[in-house]
Amino acid sequence: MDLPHLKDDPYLKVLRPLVETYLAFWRIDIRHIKSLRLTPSQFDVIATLGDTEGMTCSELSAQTLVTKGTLTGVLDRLVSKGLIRRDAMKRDRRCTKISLTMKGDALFRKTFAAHLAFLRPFFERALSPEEVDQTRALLLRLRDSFRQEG
Amino acid sequence: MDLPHLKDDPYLKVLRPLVETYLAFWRIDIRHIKSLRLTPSQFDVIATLGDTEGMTCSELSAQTLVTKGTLTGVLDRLVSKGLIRRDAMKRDRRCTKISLTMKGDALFRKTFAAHLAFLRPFFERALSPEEVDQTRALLLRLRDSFRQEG
DNA sequence: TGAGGATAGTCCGCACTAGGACGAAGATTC
DNA sequence: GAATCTTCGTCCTAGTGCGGACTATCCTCA
Repeated sequence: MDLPHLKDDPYLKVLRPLVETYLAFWRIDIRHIKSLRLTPSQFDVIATLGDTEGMTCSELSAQTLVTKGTLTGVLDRLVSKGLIRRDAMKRDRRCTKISLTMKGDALFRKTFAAHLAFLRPFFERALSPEEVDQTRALLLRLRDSFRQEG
Repeated sequence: MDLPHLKDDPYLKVLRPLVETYLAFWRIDIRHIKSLRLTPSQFDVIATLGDTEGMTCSELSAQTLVTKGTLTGVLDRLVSKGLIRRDAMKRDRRCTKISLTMKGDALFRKTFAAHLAFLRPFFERALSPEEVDQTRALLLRLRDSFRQEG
């Protein structure tokens, strides 16, 4: 993606693998999510709301990578599927409390563990426990570098 | 994204760093692309067409992660910006040859090296050359695991 | 050569994306 | 208490994204 011909550069040659690995994961992940008749954003919202008392739109937006503008529409569709509800909050009438309905909670319980179990073997067969720690540490260093202002 | 609370699992705990690292990179990357007044898909197409004689829609689609359905619209906008051209092919009248215009080629030359130079320091300051090789190898193992059917 | 199958690119519907504009409603400051 | 600032959620636009339907064209094989 946007980054061809980097094989030669001693530093940039890690970029393609990063992008390709993420995308390979993504393709596996999305296939499983689709089988639940959800979109990735919808799954993200359900997973984030699971095991909570509910939260406001801004909290959801902060925790899910779905920006507030997009969230409105995503929530609309989840409401119409009967998976979440919007309730007014007493203390602050600007806010709306989003929470799972019974049906949404049932979906969460049924699918979340299954989703993790589905993903696990892909990691298990690729890396030893030590290599997992190693990979994790290296990725976090890279992540922090990208998070720090250039 | 879609994968909370994995800290405990010895294998899955590499997933969050992978997603977070990719997203941190993405945010940096997209900021630079936007300064060129292009979208990521548009940049992807320009970068892929650079230094080639042009290619068909399907070749472009295969090399850029932009699916054919989306590509039509992306190409329309690049044509209206004067950066690419569509020409009929003689041998196969179903195909269209997409190539950079003079203006598109000038943009490619001006910005592509700059884009790589912009990204380089983020890697350079995070990892030593040895660690780059290590990270690359680990990521590729993971990628291949995800690419192999489950 | 003529029928069936494969491929190329376009178009469609639905969903998502970022970011900005907006009105309503708290919070702050004097 | 009133002007101002900030925050909350919604709406808007332009651009993606996917997959399926569609037409035109080419290929294959009997």
